[in-house]
Amino acid sequence: MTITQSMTPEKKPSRIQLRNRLRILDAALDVFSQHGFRGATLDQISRESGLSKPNILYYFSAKEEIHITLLNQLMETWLDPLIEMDSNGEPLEEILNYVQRKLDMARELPRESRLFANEILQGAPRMAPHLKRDLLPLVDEKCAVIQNWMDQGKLAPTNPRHLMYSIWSTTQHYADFEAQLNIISTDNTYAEAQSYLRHLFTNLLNPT
Amino acid sequence: MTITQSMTPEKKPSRIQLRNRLRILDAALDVFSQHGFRGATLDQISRESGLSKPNILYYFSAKEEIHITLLNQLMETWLDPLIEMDSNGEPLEEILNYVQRKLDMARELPRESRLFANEILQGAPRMAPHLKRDLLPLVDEKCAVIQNWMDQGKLAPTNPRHLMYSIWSTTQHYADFEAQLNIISTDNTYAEAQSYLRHLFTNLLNPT
DNA sequence: TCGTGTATTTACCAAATGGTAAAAAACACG
DNA sequence: CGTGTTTTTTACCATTTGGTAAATACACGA
Repeated sequence: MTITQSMTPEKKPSRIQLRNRLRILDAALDVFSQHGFRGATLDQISRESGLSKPNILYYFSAKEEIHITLLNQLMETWLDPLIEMDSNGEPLEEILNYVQRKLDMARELPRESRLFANEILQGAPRMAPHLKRDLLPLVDEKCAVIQNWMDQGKLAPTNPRHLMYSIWSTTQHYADFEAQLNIISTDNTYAEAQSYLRHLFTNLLNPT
Repeated sequence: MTITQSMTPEKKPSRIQLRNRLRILDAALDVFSQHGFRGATLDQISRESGLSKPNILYYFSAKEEIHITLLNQLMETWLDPLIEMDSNGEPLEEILNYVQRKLDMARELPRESRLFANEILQGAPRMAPHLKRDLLPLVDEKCAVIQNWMDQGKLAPTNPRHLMYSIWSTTQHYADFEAQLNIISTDNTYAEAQSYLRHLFTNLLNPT
């Protein structure tokens, strides 16, 4: 695609540009994931990134552009674990691995999980088109795969869509409601979560 | 406690006061549940309630007081379904009824569910003390009950705390992530959810 | 070392925000 | 009806907010 390059002759970003954009996005992820789009302020992002407000607007044309950039990045990360689910794999194992990957993401990327939760809570004003275009067909596809496995007796029959909802909710809960868990939890939460969820979904899906 | 009354000689609120406070709280629930505390504005609440901004501040001394009032009201509603769980009841049925009540709440009070989710997402700055004082001991108590049931062989053994987390997350998900479900869901979501969750937790907890 | 494009700061701005004071209007009630 | 109280409006205010323009400092290749 040399055409694209010649049509938009933007030079490759300098080292400084790359570093500062990363700083800004990192600080913005903190702020947006905690307060949502409207509750977040450029001043907060400015403080946390160490860059002055006009300097931030030198790298991103508006507050919303930072948010959109974060959401775009998020979409890829978000769909990845589901994409990896292999229709040729061993059914139960594939599902349990998916649960594991989602739980790992909750632990390793809690800010991203909360950014997503905030966006959906607000009615997905910026995310809805993405979800319709990317998530919906993916879910349709993978639910069909799961349905197939069930029809073949390789998994106990249940509603594939709601199975997916329950995987999403139980795993993301550990990131999104962390503040609550910190109050009422006593154990090594993620280690226990791992074996509990394994147990939960094995019981549901094991045939025989 | 006539002392209290004589010490704070506030008269009983008039009809107008009652009606307007309700209007404000209803509008505020809309706005806070969608945008969180910081993302919500008095002007929005003003528009939605039909009362002018200074008029709102005649009934509530500050934006934060409206929010706090909502959260206080919420706490009672929120704990109720768990309180109702009866240690003398039939174990599996008690749990399934709890799931049912939580799911009913998600369907009937989605704004309240999202208000709660927003507060926790933001780190529970206003709710944390309430949770520690009211939720924590209640959870401890009910988890002990469940543990007892398991020890007696009336329920299959599993981690009671994480069982509770999974009940919370799966049920609240239908309210909090409604925007997402509207995009990818096809069925009569709540009817399917009901039977799916029943199935999920029965499989997990049924002894034998 | 110099010049040129890149990066950052300084100094702003208009609009929105939470909130106040006081006057005006509506109301309750003897 | 009149009078004291409650409710609502009008007119503000200081601060914060997202954003801009222009001047300045910096990096870096020739």
